[in-house]
Amino acid sequence: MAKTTQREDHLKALYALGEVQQEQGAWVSTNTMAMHLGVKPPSVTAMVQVLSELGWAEHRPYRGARLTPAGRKLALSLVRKHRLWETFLVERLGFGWEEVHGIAEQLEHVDSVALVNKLDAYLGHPKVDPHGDPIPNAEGQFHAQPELVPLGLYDGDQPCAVAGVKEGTDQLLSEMSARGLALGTVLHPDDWERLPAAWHDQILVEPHSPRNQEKQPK
Amino acid sequence: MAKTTQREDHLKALYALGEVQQEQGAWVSTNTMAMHLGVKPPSVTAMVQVLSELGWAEHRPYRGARLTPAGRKLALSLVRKHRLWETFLVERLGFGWEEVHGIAEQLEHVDSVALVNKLDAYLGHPKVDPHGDPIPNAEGQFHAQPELVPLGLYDGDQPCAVAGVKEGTDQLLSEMSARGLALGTVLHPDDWERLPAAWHDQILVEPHSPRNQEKQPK
DNA sequence: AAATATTTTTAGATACGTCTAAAAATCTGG
DNA sequence: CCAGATTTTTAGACGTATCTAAAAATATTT
Repeated sequence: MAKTTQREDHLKALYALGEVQQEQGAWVSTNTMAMHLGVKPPSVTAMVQVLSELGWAEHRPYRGARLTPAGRKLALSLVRKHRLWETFLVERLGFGWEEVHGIAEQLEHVDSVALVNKLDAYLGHPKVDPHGDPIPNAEGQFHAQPELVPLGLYDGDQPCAVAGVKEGTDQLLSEMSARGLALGTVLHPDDWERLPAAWHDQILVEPHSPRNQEKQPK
Repeated sequence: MAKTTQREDHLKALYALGEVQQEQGAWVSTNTMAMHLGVKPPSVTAMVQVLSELGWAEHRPYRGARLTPAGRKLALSLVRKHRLWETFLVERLGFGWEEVHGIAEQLEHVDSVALVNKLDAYLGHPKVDPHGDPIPNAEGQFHAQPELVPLGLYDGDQPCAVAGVKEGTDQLLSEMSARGLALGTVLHPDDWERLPAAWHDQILVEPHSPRNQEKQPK
């Protein structure tokens, strides 16, 4: 019994829903996972039981599932691969940042330690992907990162820079692109009032530091 | 019913065994395919029947199978992807040419027309991969190519350049690497007498033209 | 050309991953 | 705290891809 694409996808869902959003290693309901993965709940139950046999997750019937340390490590390696490939697709191949998710979804399942490490080096050991999400290193650790805050909660009177988006739907990303918004775009205090209100809690910004390249919204 | 990794692998085997070696579109025995793919004959029979339903192959029971035009087109797109990825792995990521086959085997199943075309452009529309095998273009056509001949059959008294190997086993490729032999290495008339006799019909050479970079064997 | 040997297919089993329908456990509201 | 609503699991089925064992077709040999 070993890695398969589906097992990896379930593992990633478990990570995304359990580790990132709330406190470390919360129990995640199989229903939530099913929704997230676009499958029916019984499929998730079955898969979670497999993950449990593999030592990658714990399953408490009717409670939910959560990653073991081994599972967490594997999930982080998938996140790492996903984000490195996204970086490659955008920075090297010239894809738009809204186009790359589905492709990276496939590439992340390619199994080769040498490949991911060489890719990392080739890209210059990037710390964040084109959506602004941090890229864990080979040991699964995230680089310390400036705090990102939704645009709506940013209260400074200084310019801020687009540093990511909360839920990267292709829809939103395309619309942002069309407005000239990309990672690193600098927003001045009166800029963000002209943006759709719905974006205010989707766009993540950080205080503008001089090293960010200045890209102006149209 | 659609593309799966296994269907694609069987399609590639059918192409490799039927189109390249001998005349176009010969019937290929299911046993031969089984050997080539490392599976048992009944599995191939079953898969060939699926490929037939998909319109990618014809199956004549107890005779063998061969590609349809649609199947051939798909097989060529796989060859194209495989060889482009190998080129990327060697030229950009710095892999040795003996290390890349297994990785490209995985990458070639990633499904995105935009990806393969951008990769092709990024690599400068290469005509051959790092093993010297020609890369078909997006329409499945091979670039006209100088004739490659096994070293043992090369009778010129002029230097020749390594342009490929016949059957790229990792074993052979590593040994060649260790001797300093790579694609483009120029061999002078007395060089090749010092090479193992077993290599004489494995290494493919072309007359040395000035544009080949000079790499000397140790 | 008949008997034997080889190749190939069919038949039936197994593993993986999904589904629907039904049962079981948990949660919620009076 | 019990009854109905909700969530989650179990049961049983299906599709894909593989296997082994046996049957069928083709090849070879005498």
